[in-house]
Amino acid sequence: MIDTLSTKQDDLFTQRVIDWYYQHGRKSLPWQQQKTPYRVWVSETMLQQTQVATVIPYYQRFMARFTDVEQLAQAQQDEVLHYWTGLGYYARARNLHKAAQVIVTQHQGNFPEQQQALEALPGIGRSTAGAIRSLAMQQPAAILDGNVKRVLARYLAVAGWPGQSATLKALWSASEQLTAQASDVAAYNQAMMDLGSMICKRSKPLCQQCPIAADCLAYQQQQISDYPGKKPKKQLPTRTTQFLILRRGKQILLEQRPSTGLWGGLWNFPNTEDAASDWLAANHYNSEQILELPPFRHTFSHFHLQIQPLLIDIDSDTSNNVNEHQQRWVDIHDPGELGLPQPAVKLLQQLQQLN
DNA sequence: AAACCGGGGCA
DNA sequence: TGCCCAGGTTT
Repeated sequence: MIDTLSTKQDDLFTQRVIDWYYQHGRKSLPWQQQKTPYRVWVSETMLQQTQVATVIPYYQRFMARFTDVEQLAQAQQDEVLHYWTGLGYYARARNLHKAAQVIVTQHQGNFPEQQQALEALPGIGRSTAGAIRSLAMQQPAAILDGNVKRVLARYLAVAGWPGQSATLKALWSASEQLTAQASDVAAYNQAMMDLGSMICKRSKPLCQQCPIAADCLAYQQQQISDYPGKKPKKQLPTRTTQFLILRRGKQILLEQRPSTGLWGGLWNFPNTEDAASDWLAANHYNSEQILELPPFRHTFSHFHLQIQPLLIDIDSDTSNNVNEHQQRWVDIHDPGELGLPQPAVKLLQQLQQLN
């Protein structure tokens, strides 16, 4: 009896959400055209960390260059990172590239269709696998991205921060149960994401326009801002470093970072926390002067990085020990198809102004 | 300045 | 399984 009742309510919920989607949702985004697993996968991966408006130009450039999974698999990692520069979370670009190679070599270039097989690919977890299955394979799979978490946490007044396992479990359970009642899962999942980003926004939600406000527990309790629960905050430490801008005429020196960790695989200015003169001596460079450019701060999720850029002109006939695999002299105006961290992009732009 | 985010990796 | 990690945008 209880089950029947709740199923009926769920059915009403999903239908209202779907009806709202057909009237107000977004249907003309680039990745909503020709919904292949590859196109959905790339878009979902980009959307994991970035808003729709920012993703669109990146997505279009990426898809124009890497039309299908074979082309992505064949590309150099540097070029993939280059197309990702500015989007952040570069491990995702590396995973995307790796997964493309696995799909080509182990799945004959076809996406696996099972949840488990999809989740076995690097960078694809439960929600992304659900998105690929539901949006591109017409399978009844649940998703739980940030938008869906927010809608469900409010609608059902699910207390707690979604980073906590109990909260996450409750939200997944709700998502699974509701998705099972949807008449059209692709429309329903897309609708939930749109509802979260267009109506049930993090701040100033538009409850007057919400198709499910009447049954929304947080709304009924006038406690919308309590859901979802907030992450416990802690204050960030500050670290300092110096970026050494070695300039040789119209060229500057970049070095590739280790493939894992912070800015993994990206090309950055050499940096050191110690005296610049020590670094120069150790690397057999000599310079007449070191010019301090204005320092600035770059913030990560877990610390602030205080950056002191030092402009160091190097004699063009100075011998050097550049290792082509880890260090490269590049043109200030055309660094080539490399992935660069945001602060390096910013400094490079400043240098272009100077020249 | 603070909140946010889907998945990987490791103890 | 429970934490920590990652980077740029929005508020």
